[in-house]
Amino acid sequence: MNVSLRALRYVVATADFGNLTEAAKFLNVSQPSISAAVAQFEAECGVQIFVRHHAKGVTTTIAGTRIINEARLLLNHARDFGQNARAMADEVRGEITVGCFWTLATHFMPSLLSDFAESHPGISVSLDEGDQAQILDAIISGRTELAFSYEFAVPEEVVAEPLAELPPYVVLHPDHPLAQRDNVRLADLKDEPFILLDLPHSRDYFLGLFRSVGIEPKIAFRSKAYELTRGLVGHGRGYTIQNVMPRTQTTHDGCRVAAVPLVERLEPVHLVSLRLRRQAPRPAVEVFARHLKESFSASGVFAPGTLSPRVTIR
Amino acid sequence: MNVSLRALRYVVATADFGNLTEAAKFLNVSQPSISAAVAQFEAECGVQIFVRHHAKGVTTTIAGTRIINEARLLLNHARDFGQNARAMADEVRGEITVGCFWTLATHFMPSLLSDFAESHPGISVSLDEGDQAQILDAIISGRTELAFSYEFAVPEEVVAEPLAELPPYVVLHPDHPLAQRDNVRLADLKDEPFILLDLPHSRDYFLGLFRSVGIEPKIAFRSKAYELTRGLVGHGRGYTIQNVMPRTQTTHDGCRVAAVPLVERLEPVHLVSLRLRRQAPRPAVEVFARHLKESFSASGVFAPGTLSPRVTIR
DNA sequence: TTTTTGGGATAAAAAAATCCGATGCGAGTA
DNA sequence: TACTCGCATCGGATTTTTTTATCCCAAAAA
Repeated sequence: MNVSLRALRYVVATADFGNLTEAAKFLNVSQPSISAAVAQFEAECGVQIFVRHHAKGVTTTIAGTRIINEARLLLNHARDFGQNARAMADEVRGEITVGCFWTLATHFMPSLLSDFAESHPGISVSLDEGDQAQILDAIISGRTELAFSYEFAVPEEVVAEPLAELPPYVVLHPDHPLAQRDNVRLADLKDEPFILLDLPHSRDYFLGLFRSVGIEPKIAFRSKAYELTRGLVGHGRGYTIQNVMPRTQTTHDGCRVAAVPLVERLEPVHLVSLRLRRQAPRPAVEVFARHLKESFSASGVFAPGTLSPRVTIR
Repeated sequence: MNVSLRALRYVVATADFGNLTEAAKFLNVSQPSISAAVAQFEAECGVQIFVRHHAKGVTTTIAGTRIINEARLLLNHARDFGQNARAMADEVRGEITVGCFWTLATHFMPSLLSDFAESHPGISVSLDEGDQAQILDAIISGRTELAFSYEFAVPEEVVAEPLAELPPYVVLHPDHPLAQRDNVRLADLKDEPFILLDLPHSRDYFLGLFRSVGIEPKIAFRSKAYELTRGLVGHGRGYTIQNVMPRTQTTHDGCRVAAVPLVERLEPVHLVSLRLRRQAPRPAVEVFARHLKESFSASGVFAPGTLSPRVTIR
């Protein structure tokens, strides 16, 4: 049987008014429409719903009463469904701006944003890259509602939700003897020239690693540009340490580098999502936050383990 | 928003197959039908349900997945509703309400209902006792689908199917001289005090009996309560006339009465089943109607002859 | 590259479902 | 007897849905 909600609406209205003509008036259709729909419905389900009284409207039969009560439930269900679906539109539609740490952006955002755009076509995301200070400032001022960054210098009014932990790797010229090994220890690098990514927090982090094993690195270069440090390594000017590893060994200027794990269990960096503590996120923001979290969960594109260097040239 | 179950079915099938073309094949419609329905549904609820992949079918968006799950529930609800409505048509299980005249109920219904409950455990019967006007009103309005009553004042739109004919009996105090006789004639009662059951139609019937033999009864009491008239007889306040005879000589307050046949062949009352002319009865109702008819047939519990008084005290 | 192919979108015509106004009809009502 | 109320029915208009044929684009294949 092919239930039609239209017919059901007509039948229920008729029962409510006890009279096709009034039901028709109420529903803004003609009386014959109701008559036909009711008759067809009765024929389809094989049960007489109404007793017709000449010049005195209709009354429902016993079976009719039961059917009508159930029909009411179904119509309510349908109404709720419609409202729900509609409400969902508001939730999954909107524009959001998310802050993102420079180096993380290039590595994670392409697939992150691409997947999100596909599963949430109603939400447009614009990215606001910057350093930690800019990111936090944007969060606090409300310019961005969510950010993806490191757990550095997070003030009290911002909450950091952990997403992933990235241990440090040594990045070497592929021809360097140590690049052939399965792993190295920091002590092995003691006399090698170190190329430092000299950004506010990264500086402290990297030097802290050496300090934790009692070694003083020989800093040969300092640079504020992530990709530049790799370029210097590619040209054999020394080694560097990185936590976020590009999925390629080729540097921007065409040289190659190799990444080797460290033997020591050194402090990893923490990737987090940031948002203002005292602010209920808009639904669209909430949705993106969930997407972020899922991407770094066991079933996501950036599941733990997939973040290590894929290939180490030997 | 005007949800259409048709569109919902298309959308859900599409999600199931991940591919409009197969969904169309499955639903025996053309692929453009699905395409159009899906597009319209998305437009109506303002949410994109599917992501179209070129040459690789479609996948559901996050919002789409949620909507589709709810749509499944709604479709199931609709299916159940349809099956239910349909089942009601050819159902020998169900609930029926039968109307019944007050005095007939106490006399016939106990065994009638008891037998029926035994032979048709799937059908639950609820009784709606009342006077003739109430019974007919319930039938006409559809509140009851069948009634058991007298053939009084039956309007054109109601059909009365004869079940039994009950001749009148004289009910006397057991010590009354006439109570010893095998039968009496109305003329014998001319000067006795008559106790009249004063209900709308019974009044006319009883007085009509006297009129038909040219006698004017001496009305000593009038009462609307059947059992009260017997009580008065039991207390020696006069005689009354009854067609439906309890299977006991003891009245509610402990006195005894005797019933004696009448010599004259007077108009009997007609027990009938009543139902609306222009209504196809549900199977369950049909079954009860048949049970009623059989109970009053030659092989039934209330076969003709068994309705006479069993014992007359002499 | 170029070609093929799979599968959704679109357009126009056809079919079906609905709708409406007019009208019929039966039973109450004046 | 005439009139009104209210459901049923009919023919034609209108709107929805379906279909057929075709287009179009990206992925796969050559």
